[in-house]
Parts: sequence; C-alpha cells; structure tokens
Amino acid sequence: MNGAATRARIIDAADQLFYRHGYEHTSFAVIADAVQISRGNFYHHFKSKDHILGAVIEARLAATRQLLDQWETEDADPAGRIKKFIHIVVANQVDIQNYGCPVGTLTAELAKLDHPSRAAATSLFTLYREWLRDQFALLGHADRADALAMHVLAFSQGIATLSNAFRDEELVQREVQQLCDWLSFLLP
Amino acid sequence: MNGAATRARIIDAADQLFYRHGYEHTSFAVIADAVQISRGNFYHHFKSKDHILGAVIEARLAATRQLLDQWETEDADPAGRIKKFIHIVVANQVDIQNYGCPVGTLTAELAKLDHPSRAAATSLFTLYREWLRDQFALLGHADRADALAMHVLAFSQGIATLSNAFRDEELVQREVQQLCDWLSFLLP
DNA sequence: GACACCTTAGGACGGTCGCCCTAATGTGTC
DNA sequence: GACACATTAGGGCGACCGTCCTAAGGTGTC
Repeated sequence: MNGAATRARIIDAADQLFYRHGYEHTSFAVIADAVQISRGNFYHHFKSKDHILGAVIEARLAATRQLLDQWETEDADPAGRIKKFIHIVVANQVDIQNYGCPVGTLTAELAKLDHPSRAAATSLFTLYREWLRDQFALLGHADRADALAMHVLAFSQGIATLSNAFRDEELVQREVQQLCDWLSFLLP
Repeated sequence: MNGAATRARIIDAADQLFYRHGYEHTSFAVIADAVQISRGNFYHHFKSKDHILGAVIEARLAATRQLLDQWETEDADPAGRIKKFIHIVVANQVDIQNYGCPVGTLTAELAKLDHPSRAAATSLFTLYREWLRDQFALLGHADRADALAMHVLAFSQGIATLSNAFRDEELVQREVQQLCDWLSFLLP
C-alpha cells in the first residue's frame, strides 16, 4: 500500500480515537488495531505518539479552515454564517453528547498533561475566534468584535459540556435558540 | 498515625492531583509520594484506584453541599446567591486558567473513559443545577427555573473552558459582568 | 509484660505502555 | 531479472502500571 495513504489512515484513526477516548488513554496498540497494521510499524511513519498528535491537530486545522471557507462561499450574510457556527452543537449533537466538543476536551486534556502540543490545540480555538470576529466586524461591530466572538465561543463550549454531562437534547435546542435570539438583536 | 487521618490525606492529595493532572494520568506512585506513604499501603485504605475516585467525588459532594448551605445563610437574597455562584470563576480564576473547572473536566474525562463513576461526577453538576433552580424559583421564575439554572451553569462552563484555553483574565471579567447584567433583567 | 489489632513498609506479580530494532516484503526503474 | 528504496511485520526493550501479598511496626487493653 502507498505510504502516504497509510499515514493518512493512521491520522484519521488516531483523530477518532483521541476524540472518543482521550489522547493519553489511546495506546499505540489500539490505533494499530484500527488501521490494521503492526504496532512497530508506526515508527516508520511517526517518531512518537506526540508526533501523531501533532499531525492530527494539523489535519483538524486544515479541515476547520476548509469548513470556514466553505461557509464563506455558501452564505453571503455574516449573521447567517454565525448561525451556522452556533448550530454546530446541534448538527454534531450525538457525538457531543457522547464525547464532548473535540476542541474543548482536547485542549483541557493537554493542559492537564502540560503537553507541548497544548498551544497547537488552542490554535484550533483561535481559528474559530478570528473567523467569528471577522463576521461580527462585517456586521458593524468592529469595536467589540472579539468580545462578541468569545461570547459565542463560550456558550458553545458551555452547551457542549452540559450536553455531554446530562445528555440533554432539549437543553441544546433551547440554548441555541436563545443565542440566535441574542444574535438578532445585534443585527443592523 | 490514625488510619482515618491517613485516609483523609489520601483523598485530599488524590483530589488535588486528579484535578491538576487528570484521573488517568495520576498514578498510585504519585499519590503515595504526595502523602508520603508506601505504594502498597493503599490496599489497606482503598481496594482500587476507582475506590479512591469514588471517595474523592463523595468528598467533593459534601464540600459543595456545605458551600451552598453557607451561601444560603450568608445571603438572604436569592439573586445575591446566584451572583455568588457566577463569581466562582472569578474567585478561582488562577486554578481555572491552569486546570479548568474541576467538575467539568472530571465529567468530560470520565465520559471518555466510560468510567463507572461518570454518573457520580455528573451528580456534582446536579447539585449546582438544583440549587440554582431553587434560587430562580424564589425569584418568581418557577415555570422556567430549571432552564435558567442550566443557562447559568452553561455560561460558567464556557467561561472556564475558554479561560483555560486562552488564559485570558479580561474575558472572565467581561463575561461575568454580562451575565450579572442579564440576571438583573430577571429581577422582580 | 502479653496480647490482639490497626497500620505500615517494601517489594513481587502479570500486564501494558511507548519506543525502537531487524528482517522480510513489496514496488518501481533500468 | 537486478537493483535500490519504500513499506511492513513481528517482536524485544526497559519502565511503569494497578494490584496484591507478607512481614514488621505501632498502639491500646488487660
């Protein structure tokens, strides 16, 4: 098999497993099982588990950039784009109920581990933050665009955490609706 | 030394370590070092690491109940009590910046580990939820008291997550102020 | 002082971890 | 077919994991 393809499959499997069971709890053996290659073979593709994590974060960054770009072309209205972001927690409700927010839980875990990739994981948040900030600036709130962006980000994280803890679907619907209402008041 | 005292010291040290470095990442050896007892000695006090976790959660539940009771006696105004809760993220800002919310991060980790004590950890959230619900009911919002309680809870979690990710003090101040303003609109 | 019992020390156990090596196999080029 | 190189299989390495055992030490009662 092509080496690059195997590498991509490792990243993909590791991404899923890191998300579902946490970075530390995911062992080489489990990833190897998922990709159906031998354990020792990893060394050829990645020098260490940390390097796999680095590649996973990089892949997520690329995927996130693509998603945000796609939203830019799909929706001409900045407010509509923000709503698309807000509705992530609804679209991914099942996963979030089971495993929490992929970004929030990863940064939290890496912070506790004092892991070198902590900053890289935070940059995933920054991607959303700056994108949201741009949208709010377009809506005429350039002076407090960053604060508004962080407000939206914070509520998404809060909803994700409680959705995961209580497995409460109604809560998600209700809070999302509330945040969309709040957004409407900001429109020109 | 008194056995009960040693047991209490184990719980206390484990609580700190679980919070700062995560449950799974905290080994027997590290706890033993912190308490200054031998590794194998744990078996006399706790059958397994899971039992230590159980005891830690129980201790946190007791401490939380005591805190909430104290607030009830300290402040006769339900709105004032809610503000006390909101300001937890300010009072514990340093710890939260470094390690996140003790409840939120624990439930998230246990969810990923599919750990038996997951439900027990969630009951820590429930404690706050029901207390907040009671406060909002006292304020004359019995019909939607639970939704309001969850709103405040979600906010706290979101702030804690972002505070931990970005280490941004200003963000905390700003969002807390905003939520207090929101609370003022609900007052009779 | 004798005794029972609570508490502790220290280490062995089977297992798994992340990591690393070597030999074999596949693949493309000439 | 010969060769160079990319990829893989399989397993060993030392370290550490959570658990469990035994023997020693401490403490209180009579």
